[in-house]
Amino acid sequence: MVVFAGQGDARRSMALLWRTEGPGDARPGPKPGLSVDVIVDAAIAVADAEGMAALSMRAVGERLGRTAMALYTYVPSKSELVDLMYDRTLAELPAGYDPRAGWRAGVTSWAENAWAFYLRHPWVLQVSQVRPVLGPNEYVMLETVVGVLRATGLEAGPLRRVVGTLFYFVRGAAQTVAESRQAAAATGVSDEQWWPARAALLGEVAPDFAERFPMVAWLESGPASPPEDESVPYLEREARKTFEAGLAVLLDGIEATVDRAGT
Amino acid sequence: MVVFAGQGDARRSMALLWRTEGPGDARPGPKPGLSVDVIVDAAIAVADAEGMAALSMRAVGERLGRTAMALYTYVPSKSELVDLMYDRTLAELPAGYDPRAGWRAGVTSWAENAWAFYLRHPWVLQVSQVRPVLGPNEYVMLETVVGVLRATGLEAGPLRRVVGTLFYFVRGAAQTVAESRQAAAATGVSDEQWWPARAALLGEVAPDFAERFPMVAWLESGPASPPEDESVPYLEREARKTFEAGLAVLLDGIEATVDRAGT
DNA sequence: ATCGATCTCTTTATGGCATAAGGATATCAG
DNA sequence: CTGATATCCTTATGCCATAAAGAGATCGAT
Repeated sequence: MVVFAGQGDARRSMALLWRTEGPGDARPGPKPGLSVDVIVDAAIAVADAEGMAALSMRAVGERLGRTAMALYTYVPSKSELVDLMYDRTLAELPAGYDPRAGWRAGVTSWAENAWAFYLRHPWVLQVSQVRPVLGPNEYVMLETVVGVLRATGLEAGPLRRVVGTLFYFVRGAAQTVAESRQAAAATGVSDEQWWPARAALLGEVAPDFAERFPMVAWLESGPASPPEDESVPYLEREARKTFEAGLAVLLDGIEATVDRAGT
Repeated sequence: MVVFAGQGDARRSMALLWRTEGPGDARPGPKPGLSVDVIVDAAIAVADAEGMAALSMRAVGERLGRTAMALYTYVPSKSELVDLMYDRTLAELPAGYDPRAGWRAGVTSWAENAWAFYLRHPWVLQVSQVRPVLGPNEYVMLETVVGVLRATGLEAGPLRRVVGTLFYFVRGAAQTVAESRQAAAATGVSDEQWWPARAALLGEVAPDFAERFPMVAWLESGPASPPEDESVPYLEREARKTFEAGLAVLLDGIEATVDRAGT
């Protein structure tokens, strides 16, 4: 499920995000028992605990002792609620990186922080990036990356593309781990159990596997990374290694681009 | 919506994928009016035309003049149907690349083909990559990439990570365009209409934008790539540029990794 | 020729979802 | 106290996957 942002009334949505709210004067009607803030908090709690698929208006309402429909007084629709969740959560990301450490160190720290962030809130990976939410914290995040990468001396156009590439990579890498955990939680079958079972079936169904796919067989023959921490499941260890190695590849590539541009 | 694969009976699922099917002898009961193949084809047609969100058992059945429940005679569940769609579609990807052209050219062609493939079948990007389907064509695809990259001389472990990184990147880049088109189709608002409208709202709600986010302001000041083809919308042009530039960065990075390993 | 087994396909729930519509009630300004 | 307005609820609509059960077709065995 890819969740799209900003389907509803754009003006109302932006006002909620940027908190340019109306008067708040005393007005007729019962006192509000809830607020946008507590609803967004409850929704984030639901999504963190049970994933985006379990985020329903009913589930959020239940957590607040209300029905699903009560939320519509505060929030125009689920789409806007997701926007608000997204921008609120983004505020967690650290914003300042020491420019004296150089852009390589800066990008590395930023990527590590983003990785950890996405794994803390895996549902964020399911919020679509096109037609962005355009909330304040999304811009803070962008401001931060660009601030770090500005030191490369790249022009605005090329830098935009480097930033995009970094996002593709970090999101993809984090998504692997997030989906692995989600699959394990949803099915009750860990990767450690799932893979050998499937490998056995594969052997039954394609006994000539090694001859048909020699490259794949060779690729999988390579030693798995040794478990530094036994408690981390196999797939997560591999994904973490891929994240580290891929980031190094990207940084080398950016350096090559910078060198070329500098000449 | 991320769709997970292989939730059902694993043995049945693998048998369907690898076509190690039962007898087919004359058996009692009415002649089957459908087949797994025509169901998978119809499902792919639905997903191609209207996206993963519109892929319902009812929609597929309707296309075949049946009810949703009729499909369950052939396919254990929607999850297995998606597995079959995925592996069938993957067969479209070209498999052979000229080794004499070198791995850089090979990877570039492969990435171009994958990019075009994902844009032809954007719903494929919503099939989860962990707990893979393990169908034959998925392995053909992997065999192909590894065949191209083997020429780098990298060991199996590091090569696995390079392959993973490439996939993250290509999928992410393609997803941007896919989601952009999906958003435009779903809302009836093109990016060309959406962005200026939102930018105006942003100006209302955050009049001090340029001071608050100087880096972002600078980043967006850079010239957009000139439209080589007027018919391609702005965001797609940018995404395409990001794909090309990011791929170049990745290739440079891989080259640096190879050089280091060779020493 | 007929019977029982088996298979295809349908109809009808069940329990989920977002949200439109309408109504009960609380709280304000006047 | 009245009328306006706001909160929150119940109910209904139309989606979704799929469980359950039954109608009818078609076979092998008799």
